[in-house]
Amino acid sequence: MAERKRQLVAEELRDAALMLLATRGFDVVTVDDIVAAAGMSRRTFFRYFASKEDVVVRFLADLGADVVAELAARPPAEPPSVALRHALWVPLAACTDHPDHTERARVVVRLILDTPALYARSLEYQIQWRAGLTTELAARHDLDPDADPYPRMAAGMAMLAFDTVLQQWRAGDDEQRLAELTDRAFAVVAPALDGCTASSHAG
Amino acid sequence: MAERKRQLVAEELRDAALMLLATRGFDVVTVDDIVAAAGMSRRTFFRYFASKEDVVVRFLADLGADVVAELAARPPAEPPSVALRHALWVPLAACTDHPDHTERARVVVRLILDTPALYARSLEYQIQWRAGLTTELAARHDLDPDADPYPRMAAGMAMLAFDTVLQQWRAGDDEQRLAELTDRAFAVVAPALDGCTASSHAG
DNA sequence: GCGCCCCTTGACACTCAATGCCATTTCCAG
DNA sequence: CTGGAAATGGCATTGAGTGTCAAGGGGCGC
Repeated sequence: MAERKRQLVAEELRDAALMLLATRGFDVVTVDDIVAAAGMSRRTFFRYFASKEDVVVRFLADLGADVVAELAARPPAEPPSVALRHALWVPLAACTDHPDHTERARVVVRLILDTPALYARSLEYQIQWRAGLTTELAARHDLDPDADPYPRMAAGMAMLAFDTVLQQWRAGDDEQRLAELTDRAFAVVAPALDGCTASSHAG
Repeated sequence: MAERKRQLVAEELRDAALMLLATRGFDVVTVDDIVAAAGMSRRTFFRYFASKEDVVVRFLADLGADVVAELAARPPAEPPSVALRHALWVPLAACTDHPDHTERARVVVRLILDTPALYARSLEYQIQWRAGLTTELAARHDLDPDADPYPRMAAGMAMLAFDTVLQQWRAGDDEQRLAELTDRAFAVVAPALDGCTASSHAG
């Protein structure tokens, strides 16, 4: 199948890029270096990835969709802090499941957090996650996302917890504590997430 | 004085850029368009601003320093939610004081929030604000910012409230409600800001 | 006034990211 | 084998950002 080959080429390009970018640094590695390592044309690279940043952070879009889908699948009676914790755990679970994925994920996380341009681009994706979570939360609690600040801020607090987990995980040693880090982060925002429901600031 | 002239040139460049970018859109306006409108050389633009984004969001760095300074000046006994609310009010107060500043500020806010590249760049500055607030909060509560998630997340929640205020203000009509929007946003995160102090998650 | 010095400016050239265009190759179907 | 669609590679172009150098312009000693 042609579709399968496309994905294969994309992975080849992505692997070569990740290898170079993580070892030498994002700014000093040019697209020419990447395509030379992958044995392809410069033009081909930009047919698979919209930009040099894209090759690193592209997968974030799919992850965001999964997060929002998970939130939508949580039982409506569940407190926001619990539902959001489970939703944000989806991308984190992919790291804990396969040990070989863990180290690769940590390399990517370090690369993103240490490169301003990549971090900015990943923030753009986080904005999309937040928008999705905001819409879903507004629907869950029957609130107007434009008038009531709660849905937007609840989504923001969840993303903040996620970001904090990654920041702590990046410098951390053992990966088993990802769940513990997540619990602790969500425990901080839980009072604001659950303590205030629609009744307290709708009027 | 030469220093005064430098600032004058920078303002000239910034005004011309803001005018073009806000009316025609960020992506379609080139640096050549800006310098042509300002009657200067292309090279001169990049002597005053590091990038096309920089001309719009440069002032955010100074604002961040003011915010952190204000937090440091708040009385230590003040609850975190109150201290942070006052700290984040500093840049907002500049808008409410002078009516002519208000409309200009709103134009810039709209431009930033509607342009992904600018929004991402402004978020990078917000990260710096957050880092400053994190350090200050950790000092106030005698916590380790690396081990305890509270300082980082409290700072993040304050920035989130700030962001929410801007989002609601952008679409809003009258500017007098900025204080009210700020109060409502901080009311959402106050339970997490004040309800949990060092004792609850230090161990 | 005159040369001197320092800073600013403008012009040119260059790298690199990113896009459009077109010829060539590949690959599958008939 | 052959027609055609998709993928590819090469080429040219735009635009951001940087380095370099020559020219201009104002303060200052002479």
